[in-house]
Amino acid sequence: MILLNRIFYNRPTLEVAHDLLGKKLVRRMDGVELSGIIVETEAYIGVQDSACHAHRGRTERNAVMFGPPGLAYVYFTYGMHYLLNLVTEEEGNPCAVLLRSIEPLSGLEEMQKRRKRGGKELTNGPAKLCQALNIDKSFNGWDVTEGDKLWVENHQPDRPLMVLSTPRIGIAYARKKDREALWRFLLKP
DNA sequence: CTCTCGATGTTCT
DNA sequence: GAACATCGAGAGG
Repeated sequence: MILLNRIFYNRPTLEVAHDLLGKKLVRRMDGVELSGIIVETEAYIGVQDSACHAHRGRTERNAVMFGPPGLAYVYFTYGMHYLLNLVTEEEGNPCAVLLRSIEPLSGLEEMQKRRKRGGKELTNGPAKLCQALNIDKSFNGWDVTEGDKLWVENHQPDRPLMVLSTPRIGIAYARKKDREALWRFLLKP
């Protein structure tokens, strides 16, 4: 098991978003290990990115993005969903990668219990994977380079990794330039 | 399969 | 008071 370290996250956000594809996201809770392969990400790139929460400066909610790379930025939205990001770039530069979809690897039974549905619907969305892996606001600020309850590790790919990029999802509020930027990355099935 | 719409509560104006 | 980095149910094709 090779845990991704802070140096991995302390790089340009587009590189990190791309390189996280195919890596293994692991959530360990008492006795059970839930994991999946990251297959979809989005980059949110600092104060100049009008889609990024840090666009209007530091607030209580987005404070973690201003911290060191390798922290989890978890926030609550639409009154019911948690979304998981990993902070990138040097401390003080508020950037992060949103994890949008994983392909379940282990702990599927436990995931189904939390999700109340299975198959494709298990972890194929940013709020779905948080529900499946039992990730809530208590993980905001969590250091994923320590490898305790939540981390990302290298994984031997079982296929050649083909990466597609598209505009990001759900950011109609952003400026045209940022709306159209190809900052969403997916593994080709 | 696609599209529309309501849920629900925190954050920011 | 409005908006929200979403999801799932329900209607229609």
